Amino acid sequence: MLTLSTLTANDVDNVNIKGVPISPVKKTDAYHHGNLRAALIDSALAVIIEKGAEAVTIREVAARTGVSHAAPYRHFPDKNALMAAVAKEGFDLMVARMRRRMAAFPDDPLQRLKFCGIGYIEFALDHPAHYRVMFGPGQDPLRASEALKLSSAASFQTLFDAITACQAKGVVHGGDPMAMALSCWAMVHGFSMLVIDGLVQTRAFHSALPAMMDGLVDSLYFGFRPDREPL
Amino acid sequence: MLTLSTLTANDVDNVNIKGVPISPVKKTDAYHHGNLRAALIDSALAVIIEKGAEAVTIREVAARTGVSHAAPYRHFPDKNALMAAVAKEGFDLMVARMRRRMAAFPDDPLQRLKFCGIGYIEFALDHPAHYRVMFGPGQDPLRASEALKLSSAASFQTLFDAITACQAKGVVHGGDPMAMALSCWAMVHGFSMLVIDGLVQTRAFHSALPAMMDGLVDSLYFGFRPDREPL
DNA sequence: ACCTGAACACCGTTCAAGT
DNA sequence: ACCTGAACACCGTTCAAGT
Repeated sequence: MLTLSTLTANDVDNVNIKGVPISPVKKTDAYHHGNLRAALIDSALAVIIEKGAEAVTIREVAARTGVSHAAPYRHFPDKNALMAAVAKEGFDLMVARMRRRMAAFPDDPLQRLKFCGIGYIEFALDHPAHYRVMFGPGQDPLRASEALKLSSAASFQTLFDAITACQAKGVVHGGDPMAMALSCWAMVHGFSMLVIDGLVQTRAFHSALPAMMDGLVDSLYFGFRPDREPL
Repeated sequence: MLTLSTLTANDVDNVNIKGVPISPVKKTDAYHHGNLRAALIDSALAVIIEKGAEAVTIREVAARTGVSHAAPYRHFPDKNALMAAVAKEGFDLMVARMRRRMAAFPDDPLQRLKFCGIGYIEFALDHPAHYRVMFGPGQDPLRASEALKLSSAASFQTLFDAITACQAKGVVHGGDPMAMALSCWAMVHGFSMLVIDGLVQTRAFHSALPAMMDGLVDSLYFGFRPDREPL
């Protein structure tokens, strides 16, 4: 599985100004050459998928990566910093997913808003390990790293811009866009958490999911008032 | 602080068929007479409030309650069972809060639905310790105790009944009530989690909360479509 | 019946020591 | 520079032993 963590920071450290690698990585001894950080993030994700986010231990992550349990402390000040790195990667992947879904409707702001939400939920359900770390306990947004703050702010900005674009075209009402963004976020976040935590179950669950997501997003557009009409 | 846990199971064990206490509890030695279970739940809540749900340890809960770290295992098979007892108490308190808010509008089903949601959010924000345990990691709804399943089902039923009552009076549209209940639940759950986790912040936060809750619930009634009109 | 104290197999984190 | 191994202060859980 290729994730963002395979492509970030440490690879850049091995490239000089002219783009020529300084010390080519031997695959048999790769962790001594700078990609241990990325490997630790991938191992953490593997543990989360197998046993849940709260079961992650530095010692097991280190063992899976083939280093001693003290080695991760060369790359992360503590366990929380490792989890924050997972969360940052998650926000970047989520924004990419939302933008990809929105790109299918370059000229229809209402569809772009809808698929901003669809993309959000799809990411959460496709990457529950990332999502749990992004919004689970142990993430204190007040003292998060700047990198994490930037990535999470970008995801909110994507939603906010989709709403104001709709207002500019008059396809949604002219209320406070911040309040509307909060309603959208609460809806997709709540739904994602309920599904991930197993509180929403139906028979033929996976085949029913697209219709559930559609109904959810539409209910926010049409509302519950009785004069509802189809598009 | 008086909580439900002070009133349940073990007190009943000390009362015989005719309602006469068999062994009056000495206050100086109370834990040897049946209320250790309730005391442990209250201690767990205190730890959650002080240090967060993931910081709860059996050893600290036991120490706060004045017993050895092995004593809790007389009343709970493991740590998870203690947390499940906290969650069950939470669902009971939440249903009580929702019903109390709804009772102010005995003849207005739309207001009852609205204040079902308001009561839900109020409970979550007033009892974040309970709420985190109810919906946090480590609660596997598939293998929860029957008591916990009953209490959580009762809270969902309260919402579902509020919706069908509105449909019977024609004050909301006639869509699938289960899908509508899911939209409501996702909205209030997502909002509660975002506020509890500190992802929603404004200056003058507490004074702004009632308006935010109102806007959130109203947005689900009116929807985002541009022909919105005030009530 | 209910609780204690020691024990076991784990944690996160630190740090002197190796290469 | 980067990693190791031992050490420390913690966990959850078990169990023989006490009252």
